[in-house]
Amino acid sequence: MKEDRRIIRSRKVITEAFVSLLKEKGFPDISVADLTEHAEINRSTFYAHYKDKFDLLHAVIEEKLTSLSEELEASRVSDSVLSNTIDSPHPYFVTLFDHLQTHAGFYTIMFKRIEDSAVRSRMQEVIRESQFIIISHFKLEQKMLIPMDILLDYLCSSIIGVVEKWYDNGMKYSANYMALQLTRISMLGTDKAMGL
Amino acid sequence: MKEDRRIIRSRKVITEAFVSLLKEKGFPDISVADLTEHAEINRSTFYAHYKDKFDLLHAVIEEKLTSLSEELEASRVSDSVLSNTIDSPHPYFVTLFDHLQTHAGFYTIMFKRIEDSAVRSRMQEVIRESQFIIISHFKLEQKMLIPMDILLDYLCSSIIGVVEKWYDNGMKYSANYMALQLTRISMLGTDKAMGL
DNA sequence: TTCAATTTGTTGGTTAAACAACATATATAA
DNA sequence: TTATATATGTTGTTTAACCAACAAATTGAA
Repeated sequence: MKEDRRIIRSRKVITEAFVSLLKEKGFPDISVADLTEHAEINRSTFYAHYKDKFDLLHAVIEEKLTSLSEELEASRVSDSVLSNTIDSPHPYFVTLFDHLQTHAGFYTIMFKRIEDSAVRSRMQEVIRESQFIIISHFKLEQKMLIPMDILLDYLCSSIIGVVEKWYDNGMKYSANYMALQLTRISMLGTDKAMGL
Repeated sequence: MKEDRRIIRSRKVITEAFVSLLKEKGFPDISVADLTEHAEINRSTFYAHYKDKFDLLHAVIEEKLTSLSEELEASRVSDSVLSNTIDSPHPYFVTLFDHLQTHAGFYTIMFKRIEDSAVRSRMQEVIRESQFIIISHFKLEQKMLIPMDILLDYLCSSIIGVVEKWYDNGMKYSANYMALQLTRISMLGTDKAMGL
C-alpha cells in the first residue's frame, strides 16, 4: 500500500519545520500556527495528521528511533556477531554510531531542546531491545552468569550515557573510534579495560 | 486574488527540478516523466500547468525576465537618472547587474544549455524596452542626434554582449565593477573611453 | 479583575493533486 | 521489417490540501 504523495510531503514539511524551529526556540514557544506557517501549509492540514504539537513530537521521535531499531536489526542479520577481535569495532557499534552521526543534527537538537528528554529514554529502550534480541538469538541465556535484566540495564544505560556525553562534547571523536572503544570495553570488561 | 498554495508549490518544484536537471543533461534529453519524478509530483499535475516541456521552458524564462523588467522599472522611478558622475555606477546598471548576479545560477545554465538561446534574445528585448522607457520619459527624443531605433539596437546589443561574456568568463569582475564600466562607456562614448 | 488579542481545535464546502488506465506516438533492437 | 519498450498526452474518479469561519481556550496588558 503505497502512500499518497501529498501525505508524504505534508508530513515531511511539517517535521522539517519543527526541527528547524527547535533550533531557534524552545518547544513551549512553538505554536501550531508558527509551524504551519514555516512549513507553508494550511493549519488544518496539520490537524489532519497530528493531534497537537505533543503528538508531533512523539511521532518525530518515534520515526527516527524506529529507523535506528531497523538498522540495528539489519546489521545483526548480515554479520556474525560473535567472531570479533579487540582491534576492530563491532558491527553493532559501527551501525549504531553511523546512525548517530548521520542524524547528529536531529539528536543534538532533541537532547538539548526537549527538556524531559523523551529522546533519551526512547533510545535507551531501542538499545535495550536490540541487545536483548542479540542475546536471545545466540541462546546465550543459559550460559549467563548474571540475571539478564540486570545485564540489559547495565548495557543500555552505559551505551546511552556514552552517547549523550559524545554529543555534549561536540562529537570530538569519530563514529568509528567510538565504536571501537565500546567494543573493547564490552570485550575486556571494565577492569581489564582500565588496566587492572 | 491570492493563489492556492498547491499551485504555487507545484510550479515551484517543477521549475526547480527543471533547472536542476539542466545541470546534468541537455534540454532534449529531459523527459516529462524525468521532470515529475525529480519534482516528486504526479505526471498529470505537470500537464495541468504546462502544455509540454517547451511551454515550461518558455514560462520559466518569461518569469525570470519579467522580474528583471520590473526591477529595472522600479529603480527608474526611485532614482534621478540624469544626474550622475563618471565615478559612480549608474543606478540602472547597478540594478541590472545585481539581478544578474543574484540569479547567476539560473542564467549561466540557460545560456549554456539552451542552444537557440531564447534567454539571450528575451533579455535583449527587456533591456531594449527599459532603455526606451527611460529615453521617452525624459523627452530625449527631440534632442537625439541619431534615430532612436538605431540607438536602441546599439544599446541593448552592446549591453547583452558584455553580459554574456561576463558569464562566460566566470564573472571575474564584481557586479558593481561591471556597472561602473558600462556607466563610463555610455557617458564618455567609446572613443573617449578608449583614450582618444 | 476585565478586556482585547492570540491560539487552538473543528467543520463544511471547494479545489487541485494523485492515481490508474488508456490510446497514441516515438524510439531501439532483433 | 516487426516487435518491445519507453514516452506522451488525455481522461474520470478519488482523495488530501486549501480556505474561511466558528466557538472555546489561553494569554497578556490595562
